[in-house]
Amino acid sequence: MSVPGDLVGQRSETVRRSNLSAIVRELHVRGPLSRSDLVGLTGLTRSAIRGLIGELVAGGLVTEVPNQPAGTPGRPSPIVQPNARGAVAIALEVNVDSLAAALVGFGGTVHQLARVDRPRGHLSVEAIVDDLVELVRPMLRDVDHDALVGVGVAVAGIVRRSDGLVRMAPNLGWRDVPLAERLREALPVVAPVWVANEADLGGLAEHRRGAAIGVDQVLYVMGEVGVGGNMLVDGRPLIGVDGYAGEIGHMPVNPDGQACACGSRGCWETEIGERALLVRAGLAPDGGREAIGQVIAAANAADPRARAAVDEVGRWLGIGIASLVNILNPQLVVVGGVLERLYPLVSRTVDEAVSVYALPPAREHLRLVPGALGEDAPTLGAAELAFEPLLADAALQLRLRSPAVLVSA
Amino acid sequence: MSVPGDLVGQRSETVRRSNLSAIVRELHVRGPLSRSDLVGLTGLTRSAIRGLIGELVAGGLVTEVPNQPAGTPGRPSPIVQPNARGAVAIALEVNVDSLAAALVGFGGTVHQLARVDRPRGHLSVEAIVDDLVELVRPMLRDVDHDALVGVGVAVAGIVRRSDGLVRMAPNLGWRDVPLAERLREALPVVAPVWVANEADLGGLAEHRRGAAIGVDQVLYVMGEVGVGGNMLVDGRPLIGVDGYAGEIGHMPVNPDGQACACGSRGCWETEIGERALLVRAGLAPDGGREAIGQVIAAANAADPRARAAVDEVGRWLGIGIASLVNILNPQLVVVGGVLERLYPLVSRTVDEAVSVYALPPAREHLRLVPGALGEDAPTLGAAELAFEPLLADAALQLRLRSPAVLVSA
DNA sequence: AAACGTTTGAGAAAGAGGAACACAAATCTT
DNA sequence: AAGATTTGTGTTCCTCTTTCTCAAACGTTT
Repeated sequence: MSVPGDLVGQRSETVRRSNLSAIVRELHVRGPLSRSDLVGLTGLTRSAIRGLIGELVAGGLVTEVPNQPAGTPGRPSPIVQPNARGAVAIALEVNVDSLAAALVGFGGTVHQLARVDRPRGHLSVEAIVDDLVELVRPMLRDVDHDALVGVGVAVAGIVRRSDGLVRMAPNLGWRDVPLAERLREALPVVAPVWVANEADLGGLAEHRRGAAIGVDQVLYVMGEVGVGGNMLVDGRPLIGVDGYAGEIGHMPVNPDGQACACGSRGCWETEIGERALLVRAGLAPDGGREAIGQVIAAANAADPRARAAVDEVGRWLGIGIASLVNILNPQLVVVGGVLERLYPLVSRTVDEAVSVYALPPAREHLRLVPGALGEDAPTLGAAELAFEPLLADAALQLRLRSPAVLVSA
Repeated sequence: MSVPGDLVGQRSETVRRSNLSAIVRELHVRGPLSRSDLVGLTGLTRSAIRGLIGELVAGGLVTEVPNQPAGTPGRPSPIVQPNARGAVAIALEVNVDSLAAALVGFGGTVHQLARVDRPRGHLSVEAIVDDLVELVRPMLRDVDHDALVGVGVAVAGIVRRSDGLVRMAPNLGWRDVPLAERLREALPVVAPVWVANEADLGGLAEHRRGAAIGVDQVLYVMGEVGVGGNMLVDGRPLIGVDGYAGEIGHMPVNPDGQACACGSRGCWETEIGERALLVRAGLAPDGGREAIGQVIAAANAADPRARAAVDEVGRWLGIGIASLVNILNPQLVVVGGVLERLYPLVSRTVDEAVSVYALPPAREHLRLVPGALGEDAPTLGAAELAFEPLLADAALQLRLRSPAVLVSA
């Protein structure tokens, strides 16, 4: 039901906003489209599309360029291009092993992207915020500050969406860190800061730009040191009341299993997390990226211990996915993070476990694929998060540039 | 992203439809409201509301009655009442132990409801369809057929939403039964037939009329012979690609556990289903309602074996709920079905297990409550399912009654 | 009891937005 | 070169909501 204050009535103004936003969303997600494509996608008339595009051109969000003759009869329809400088988002990522920053333009253009390793362990929030600011600073030189729509941040932890408070991040050693606030203070820009879990954003990125384009019921499973995930329901992320949804790494799959960093035991993470793989392979649990590479290489070389470790992870991966498939009935499962690299080795084992533990109807048309974006998925998702308000109401961004309205407001 | 053919553009016509539907939905869900309440809820003006209400009155969906003076200054705003005969839905339920039928009016009025026991075991579809038709037939005498919006059916099985095909119903002995089609042929009415899983509909009913009114992120867990559930995301049911979502009874919580009717092993259902409780209490697994009553009575009388059985079910109930809470981050968990009766006995045990296995942030503001609708929840939800097209587009129903449009069409 | 402020309904006019239509432009086909 | 096809342009029309004014119905105050 409707939240108080969430008015449901529609009027002319909301119609225009909604249509404007629909066009902006299509252009951001699908890339350049002809006006005539937009007529087809929206169901609006040529006249209406013309007016709306005109507004977007005036606002600097899109550019119209003549189209090449298509070889078919009829007058060519001009191409409407998202202007990658017309709106830009800053994307940040706080991972266990690295920090990343990116500048992403409207339409998905990655203007800049930088990643630096960071020592695994418990750094102070201040240190990390400083490092992020230094990563971003050089990128800001060629940004029109009026075009900055916001800052998105991906964190390896449990984040309260409403205010960007990091509630728990065992692998960073954080508890109740007001990351959004700290970044808002420290960044040399004036823009809203949105923080979310890295797996939630990885899933969003794979949906928009990666392995799940065009699929609207997607389960994203991301395994790194921690295991997280995200479900896209009708194309919208399932975030729960506070934004804590998708903590699939902590579903108890083995109630008498090993202790987990979260304080519980038998969590899925203790079976398929990076540490579990390394321990099973006989290595130190904190070997990180390099050690994982060794295990994968050894398994490829048919080393029995590595092979067994990988298979066991694959089996538990399948069991957990089966559980989620029964609960959520997705059309597609995307496996990301470190598991993305591991996946080709274990796809058969995973399939077997899924076919044992998932209900036949739910796995009938199910597809499982590795992610397509690699380690940058959460960062790209952070940019998408920052773009979301623009896509939901493009008029807000246009107003910023319209002096007439600024004066009257 | 948008499905092909799912046009996103808004125009005057869609605005009116949307506003009309918003009013219809508020009235159906909240009950009688004054015009002035509707102004507040929708954000539309008095004039707009007047016009829309006028259309609904002309269509027979609502009635306006004078309001009593409220004790506050100002002219009293007339009350707009949903007309319980202006639109009616037929609700059916196929349960393991019983069949039910109901006639429900717009606004939620239950005009009639009948339930008959049925022998547990594998009856033919034909027999069940015949029984349902005989249950419904006397109810149809006082129904205006133009007011019939549809037929909703709750089934203890996995149902493909698009065409109402019952894919699997182990406890009924059904596989790939085209129930919607059969009912459409057999029922003496012309109306769309919608079939869904009983737990999905139980959750919908608890949200509209029961223990979850006003809460938009709800996990509903229903335990009978089978265990099912449903998540409401932003007030909308999570059904998955095909409608198979919510099969939480078949999440593997104990991968080396007992064999399940679904063909897998260690499913949650094997730990908290009706049979599990009875076997643990030392009774025959198929004792049904009566045997469950015995166990509950014995546990209340401090019988050690019954007490232990109940506690063990409670513990596993908590473990499974914790898993789902970590995955879905609901605001409220509603426990229904047989577990609704059991819940008062085990609430403490459940809470303990949840606090061990659920992440602290996710259980921080979590509430767990038993359902409020008893065994009729799925039937009432079936009615809500049948009303859904009306709530999504009220104009469709109004057209049916408008001769002018019928002629021109 | 009458006057006044408040809230709401009624009706007409205005405003906003997209649809419909006619025409022109650009392309391919014959 | 003429015709068919597709699309942009510009004007008019239609639908729907808002705005504005006035009246009705209520409580409160004097």
